[in-house]
Amino acid sequence: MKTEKISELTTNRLSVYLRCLNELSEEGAKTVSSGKLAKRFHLNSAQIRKDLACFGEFGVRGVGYYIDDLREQITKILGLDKDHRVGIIGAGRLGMALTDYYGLTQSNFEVVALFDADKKKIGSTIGGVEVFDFKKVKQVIKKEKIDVAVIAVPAEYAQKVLEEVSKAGIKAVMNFAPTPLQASSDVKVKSIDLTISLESLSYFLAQP
Amino acid sequence: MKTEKISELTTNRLSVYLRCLNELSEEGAKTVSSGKLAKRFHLNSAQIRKDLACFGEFGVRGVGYYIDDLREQITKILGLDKDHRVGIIGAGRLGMALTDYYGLTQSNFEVVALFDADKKKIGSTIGGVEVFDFKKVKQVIKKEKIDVAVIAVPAEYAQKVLEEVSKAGIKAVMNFAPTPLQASSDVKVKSIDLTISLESLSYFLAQP
DNA sequence: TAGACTTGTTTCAAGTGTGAAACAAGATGA
DNA sequence: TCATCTTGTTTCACACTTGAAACAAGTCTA
Repeated sequence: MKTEKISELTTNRLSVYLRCLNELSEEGAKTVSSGKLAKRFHLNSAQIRKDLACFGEFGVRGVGYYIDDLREQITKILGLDKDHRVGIIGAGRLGMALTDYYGLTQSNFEVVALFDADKKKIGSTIGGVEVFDFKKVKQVIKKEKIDVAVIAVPAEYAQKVLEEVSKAGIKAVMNFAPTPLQASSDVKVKSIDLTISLESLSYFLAQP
Repeated sequence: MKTEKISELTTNRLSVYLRCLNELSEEGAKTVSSGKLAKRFHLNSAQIRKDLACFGEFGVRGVGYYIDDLREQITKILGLDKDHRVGIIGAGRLGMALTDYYGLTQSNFEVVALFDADKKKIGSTIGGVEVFDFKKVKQVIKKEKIDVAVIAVPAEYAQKVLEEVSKAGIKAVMNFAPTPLQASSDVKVKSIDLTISLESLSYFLAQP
């Protein structure tokens, strides 16, 4: 097993491998080699072996990988065996949509609170999730044991929101506001910028 | 002006620059240098100049860039001066959320149709947008002049959907299904994988 | 036992992106 | 005029990722 630092690209691929293994498992397969996995899902066999070798020796020489065992290992590596409680900041259109979406997606993430500064929204419930006053974000995070924050506020408030939830002890943040955020090194911020993606399509369509 | 091929990373940065310029313009500034832009928004001045130089000579030596002029140029480069008509395939939770979200986001993208295979959904309207039978996707795309497709169906149907809309002449696709897609080279597919992003956060939280 | 597989590991070449440095040419202001 | 600024452009070093190749060690099958 290698002990170098693990690239985020590697863990992203682990997610992909896990999906592939789930598909194979549903088909009843018991083992799979890196070569077959690569061929079937358009991956690279050497990369698969390298990625997995970062975390341990999961395969058997001459055989390949036992699918159910490897699924379990990757699930554990990615922390998908532990539950997380999510708070979404911003009960606007996007925040509500995400609440709805995450709410029914079966995963280890559960949305347990919404936050907004708009008094008209505070106190209401959306998809069974209560909207709290953002001023109380710190105490609600503590009380509800929230460990993941989703930022769904306009760009100009996003940095401030990040700082507030960081103060409340949040270490993992998903940011949908179209702006880069500055976080301290112990807080992981994952940004999804729908605007940039759309504008990228727009650029492509504008090419002659 | 350079004539090399333009990296997608470059056009993504153009989107960022445009936002920065909008912010400066609102503050009443007339010109800005690459150095000041970089300092203010945590960018790299050399990169800014290189990126812009890919598309023309927009700056004035000794002065910098005229903000409104540059905004207009970037808007044109990214094709944000042309309108696009969007069809969303999959009227499930995510598709509905996206319809709602895009619907009120002021941009040059307008959602004009939803598609689904579920007879119970076909014919209804969501946020003022009608749900059509996916079997009629080709003719509706033609009739409504749709040029952008958004895939919001379960992973196992995504590839099939991509092939159908490609046959109908769509050249730009935004994919939210958690699976990689194989497209012909003249079709641009931009994938946003929320699952991988979440699992990446999960991995981070699982680290000791 | 012999041959066919496959993993885990190392090494290497190629491609890509980044950031710094340098500099001529043009613009501005004192 | 002269000093100062900034762009557009080139060059370079560095880092990262990918994909290929090679090989010893271990496993399976005939």
